[in-house]
Amino acid sequence: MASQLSVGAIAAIMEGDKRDKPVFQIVGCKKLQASSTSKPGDRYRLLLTDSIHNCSVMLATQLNPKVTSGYFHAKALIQMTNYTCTAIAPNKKVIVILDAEIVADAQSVGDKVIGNGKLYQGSSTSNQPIPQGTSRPMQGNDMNSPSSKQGFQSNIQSPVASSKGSYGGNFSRVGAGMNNNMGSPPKCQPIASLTPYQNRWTIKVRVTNKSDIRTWSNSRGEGKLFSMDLVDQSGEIRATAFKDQCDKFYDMVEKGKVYFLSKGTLKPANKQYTSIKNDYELTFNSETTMMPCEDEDSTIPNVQFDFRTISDLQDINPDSMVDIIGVAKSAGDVQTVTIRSSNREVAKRDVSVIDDSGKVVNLTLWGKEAEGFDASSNPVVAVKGARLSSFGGRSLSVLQSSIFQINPDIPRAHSLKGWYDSEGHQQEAQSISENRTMGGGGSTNWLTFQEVQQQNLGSGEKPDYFTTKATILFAKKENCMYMACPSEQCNKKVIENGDGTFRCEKCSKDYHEFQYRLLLQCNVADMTDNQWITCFQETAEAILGRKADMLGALRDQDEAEFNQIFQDAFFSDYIFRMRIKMETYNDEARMKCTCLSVQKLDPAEYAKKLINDIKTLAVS
DNA sequence: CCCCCCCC
Repeated sequence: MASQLSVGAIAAIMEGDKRDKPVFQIVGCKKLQASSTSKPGDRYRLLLTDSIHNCSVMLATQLNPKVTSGYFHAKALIQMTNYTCTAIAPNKKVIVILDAEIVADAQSVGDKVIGNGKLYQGSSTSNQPIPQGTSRPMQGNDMNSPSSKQGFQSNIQSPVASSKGSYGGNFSRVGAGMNNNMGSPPKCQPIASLTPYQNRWTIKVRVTNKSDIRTWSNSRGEGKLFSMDLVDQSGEIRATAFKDQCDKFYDMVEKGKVYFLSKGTLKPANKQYTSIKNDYELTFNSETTMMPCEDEDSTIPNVQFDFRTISDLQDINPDSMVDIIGVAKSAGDVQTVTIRSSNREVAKRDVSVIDDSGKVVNLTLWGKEAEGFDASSNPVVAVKGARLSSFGGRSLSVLQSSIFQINPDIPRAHSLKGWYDSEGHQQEAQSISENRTMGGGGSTNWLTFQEVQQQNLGSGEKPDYFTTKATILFAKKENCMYMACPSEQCNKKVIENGDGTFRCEKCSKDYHEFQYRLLLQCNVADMTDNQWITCFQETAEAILGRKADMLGALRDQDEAEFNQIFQDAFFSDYIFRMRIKMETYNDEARMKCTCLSVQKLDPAEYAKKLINDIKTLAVS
């Protein structure tokens, strides 16, 4: 078996000799950089031996599953079917494995490391000192570091790398290509090899996503930016161009095109905002150059997905970014929602997506993507960088930064479509996004008022939502309605001009009529506590059992009857959907609890829910 | 240097 080894190939490759599909033995594996808690950023290095030399090589991220699955295992023989060897600094080269397979497992080589290879530290003929600013050589003992999460054990003593060794021998100058005027094609290195510790580099990348220009203004200043996702065979990276660079590069950057990109600032990526698999992000600076690649290089891949199954989503932390693919089983109508913070209106559509894990998840589309989406042909939808939320259990939202594709031409899409057409469509599938039955609206998060307090709901940046069963104790008659603008959707309070007309400041208009709107303060109680809540028009009408205009007329004409309506409303049970948020009025902070929907208690339905709760308790 | 991504 050992005869399969490509003896001497490590030195040969590092010295510029292209070897076809060389076979090495895996000595160990190391997971790089425990910088992030999020799963996607992992990157691995393998320590390989050809029995003469050992060498640490990087793995392209698409091969991560071959590490985590245990397919790449210590002592096994690995054949590199596709790889690059690139100079990343004058005296340093790195091999990146783009594809490889195991040709003999550990057992078949006696579970022993073959030979007694020494760490490859560069050409023996070269004896140059380590240049300044070069990152340190990869050392064999990295492979055996206790931080390795893979549990690979090497039974050879790793050579103790001496910093006096010499590195590399046969290198080309990298990064100069963009700036010389000789017209020679730039020498490129893989995205995967970029680090903050070198600044002269060129990468050849495809732009797979490009944002609009966005402006910002905050306490740290203001400006504008656009960002883009870049990929090559070795991996991917997110890049952002601010201000001057934003203006300089925005127009030339085209989604789908290939570019030579040289120089820029690398900084640690904030995984919270991206599913791009790189520990770093690239910021353009004044030295950055970008040149379209004339020939459309088909060896540079397009969007790289790392799909999770819908079933997987149940075990992934909410608020993380995920790639997902599935069949659009059905879609709701387009809705228009008003963004509370900005009062903007935006279109929204919920899509039920299923995959062959047998689970369904709700995926929310926004804006144009919502308006234009048609689920009638059950298209495959793929999203890179969707946000997972805990709403209704688990649900997904497509962000501006996401890549949303309908019927992408990738193998997984075709197999899913085939699965759906042949069997998936008739499958009784279970949704991981809660069904909206009990309670009338997203009835997740059933809480008592005491629990709401104990959990400090409402004290965060964003409002919290909960559902509760409670009883109306009291509703204030005083100020329970106001004269509102008669125009559709305005609802703003009008001022009587005194001449029989009514002024709406929001519309800047005078009207001959107004409409009554309800704004009802209710005190409601469950078995743990009571709470003042605000009910607007529809919910107040439901509680009082009368329409607002009718109540307005009654108040003016028949006060006794008006009072009776309130009396009748007390001590009724409802299921309330609430929004709670700390708000400040005249420097006074108080918890504001708004009723979003209300449904008269159906005792039989509620009893079913309670029985279900008891069953759940009994199991856990 | 952004990082908002909405609704419930």
